[in-house]
Amino acid sequence: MPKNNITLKELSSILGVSISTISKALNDSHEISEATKKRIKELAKLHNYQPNKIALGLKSGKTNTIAVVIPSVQNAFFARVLFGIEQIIAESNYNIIICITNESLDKEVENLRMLSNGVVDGFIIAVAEETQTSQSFSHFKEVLGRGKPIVMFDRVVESINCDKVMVDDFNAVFNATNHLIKLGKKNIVILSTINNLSVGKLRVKGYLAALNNAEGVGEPLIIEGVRETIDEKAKDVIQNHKVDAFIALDDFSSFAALKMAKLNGKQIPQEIAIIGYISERMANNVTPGLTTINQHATRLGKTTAKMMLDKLNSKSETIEHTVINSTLTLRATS
Amino acid sequence: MPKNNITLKELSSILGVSISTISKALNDSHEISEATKKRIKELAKLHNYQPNKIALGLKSGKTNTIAVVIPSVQNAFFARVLFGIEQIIAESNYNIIICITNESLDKEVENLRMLSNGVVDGFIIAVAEETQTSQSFSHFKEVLGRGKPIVMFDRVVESINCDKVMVDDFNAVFNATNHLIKLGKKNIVILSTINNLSVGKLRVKGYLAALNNAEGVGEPLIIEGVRETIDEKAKDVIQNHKVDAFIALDDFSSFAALKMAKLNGKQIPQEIAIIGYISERMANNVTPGLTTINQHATRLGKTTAKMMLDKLNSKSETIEHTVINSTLTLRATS
DNA sequence: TTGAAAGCGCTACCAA
DNA sequence: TTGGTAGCGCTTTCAA
Repeated sequence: MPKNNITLKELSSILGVSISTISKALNDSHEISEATKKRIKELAKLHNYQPNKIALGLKSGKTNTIAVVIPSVQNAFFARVLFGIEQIIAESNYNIIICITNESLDKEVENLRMLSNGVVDGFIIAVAEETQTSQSFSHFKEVLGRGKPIVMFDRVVESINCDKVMVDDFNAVFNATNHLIKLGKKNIVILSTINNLSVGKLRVKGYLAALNNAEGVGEPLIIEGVRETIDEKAKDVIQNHKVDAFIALDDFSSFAALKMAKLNGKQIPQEIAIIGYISERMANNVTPGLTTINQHATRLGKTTAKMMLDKLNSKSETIEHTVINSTLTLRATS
Repeated sequence: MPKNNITLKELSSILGVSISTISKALNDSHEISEATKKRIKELAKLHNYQPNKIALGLKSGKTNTIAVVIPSVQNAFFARVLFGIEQIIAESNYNIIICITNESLDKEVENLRMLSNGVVDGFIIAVAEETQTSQSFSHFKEVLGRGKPIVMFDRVVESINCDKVMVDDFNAVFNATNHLIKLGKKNIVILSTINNLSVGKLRVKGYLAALNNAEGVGEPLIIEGVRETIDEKAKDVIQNHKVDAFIALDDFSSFAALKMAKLNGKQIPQEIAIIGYISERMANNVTPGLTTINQHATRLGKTTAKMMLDKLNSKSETIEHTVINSTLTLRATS
C-alpha cells in the first residue's frame, strides 16, 4: 500500500510516458492505443490511483458538491428532511456537505462564506431562527451574486429570489382547528415554542382564521414558551383556564400537552383533545397515540433535492415555488 | 454586486499591480507598504473578494475539512454525538462534511473513496452495520494508507489501527443487570434490535456475565427482533414467559418494552421493571419516566473531535483509545 | 498515437 | 517595496 496519494506525474515517471497520455488513458480517450491504456490502467490500479478531487474542482470550476445548511439535526423534522435529500442526492453524481447552524445567524453566514467560493455548487437551506428574527439576509444575496443557486425549504425568506419548497402551515393548522371544532371542542388552546419563526406565525394565523370562521367557540388563547418553560405553562393553562383541546405547534409543546393532560388526570380526548407536531414514529410510541399534523418531511426533502439538481443541470433561470401539503393523521388523542 | 467570484488576477488587472502584490497585501505581508495594502484591501472589500478554498486546498495539500461518516442521523444517539463533534470543530479552524451511510457498506466505501483524495484531512467514523456484518475493512486501510487519520467512535473495528473512542457497553449492561437483581428481579429479559452490531453483542455479554455472577436468578433470555417485529416479540414474551424486568438495548426496543408492558396492564416497575437506551429527553417525556443507560453522547462527540484535532495538529503517531463510561439514570421504571 | 504546454487560483521563492 | 515565475494535480488544446 503506497503511503501517499499517487499522482499522474508519478505514474508518468514510472512508465516513462507523458502526463497527458496517462490522463487520457485513464479517461478512456480514443486517442490512446488499447495496449498503452491497458498498461497504464493496470499500473494505476496497482497503485490505487484516485484522481484528486480538489484539482478537478479547480480545473472545472465545479465540485459536484451541494451544501445542506440546517439549524439542527437533533430536531426530528430536519433529520427526516435530510434523509429525503440524501436519498435523492445519493442517486446523482453529487455529494452533500451538511452544515449545522444551531439557529445562529453568525454560523449561517460563516458557513455560506466558507463554502460559496469554490467548495460547493449550490446551497439547500432552512434558515436559522436568529436569521429570521434579525431579518439579516445579505449573505443569501451574496451567494446568489456569486452565481451559486439556493433552494430554501420550510424556513424560507420571502424577499430572497430563489427556489423554495414550503409547507402549507396556514392550512395545516386551519384544518386541524376545524377538525377539533367539528368534534365539538370550544376552547382550543395553542401551545408553541416557535413563535419567533415564520412557520410558527403562519400556523397561528391558520388557527385564528379557523376560530374566526366558527360559531360559538371561545376566545383564542395562545400560550408561548421556550423548551424549558413550556411544560409549566401547559400545566398552568390546564389548571387555570377552560381548555378542551390543544394544538401543539412543535415537538416540545406536543410532549408538554400530552404529559400535563395525563398528570392532571384529564381524559384524553374526552376532556382534552390534542393535536401535535411530532414525527409519526414518536406519535405511535407515546400513549395514547397522538394525532399529528404530518409534514411529510422525507418527501419535502426529496422535492427540495430534485429542485436543486434540476437547477444545477439545466441552469434554468426560472424560479420555482412548491408547497407540500400537510395532512392530519388521526390517532387516539382526537 | 459582482456576478461572479472575483479573483486575484482580476483584482490585479483593475489596480495595475501584480498578482503577488495583491496576494501579499491581502495576507498582510510586511513586504507591502501600508498605502498599497489599504488600496488593495478596499478594492477587495468592494468586490467582495473571497479566496478560493479549492485553490488554497490544492496549493497546501490540506483543506481544513474533516469528514464525519455516520450510519444515520435519524438515530438520536448519532445526532447527539454529532452535536458534540460540531461544537468542538466550530471552535477550531476546521469545517466538517457529514456523510450518512444508512448502514450500507457500499456507501461507506464510496464516501471514503470520494473524500480521501484531497477533499478532507481526516475522518471521524462510526462504521455501518453492513460493514460490521460483512467484516469488510479494506477501505479503512486504504484511507490510512493515504496518510489520512481516522478516529472511530462507538462502532469501532478492532483490527484497524487507529484512534478510537468507545462506550463501555459491557460494563453498562453488566451494571444495569446488577441493579435489577438488587431490586429483587429474577427473570430479566434482554430486548434488542442491534444484535448484528459489535456494541449489541458486548451489551449482551455484560448481561450474561451479571446473571452468571448472581444467585437464584432465572435463565438468561434474549429476544432479538427488527424494528418492525420487536413490538410483537415484546408482547409475546410478556404473555408467554415469566418476566419481571426488561433491559432494552436500543430505542426501538425501549419503546416496545414500555408500550407492551402498559398495554398488558403490568404495573411498572412492580411487576415489570424496564431499563432502556433512549435519549434523556425522551426518557423524561414518556410515562412513566424511563430509567436509562446514559451514554453521554455529546461528551463522546466532543472527545472524538478533540482527538481528531490533536492528531491533525501534532501529527503524533501514537494511537489513542478512550472509553466513555455510561451511567444509569434512575427514573420511574426501575 | 503520443507529448508539450497552458491554465484553473493561489502562495512562495527569488529578483529587481 | 514590488513583480515574475514556478508549481499544487488535473484536463485540454495543439503539435509532433
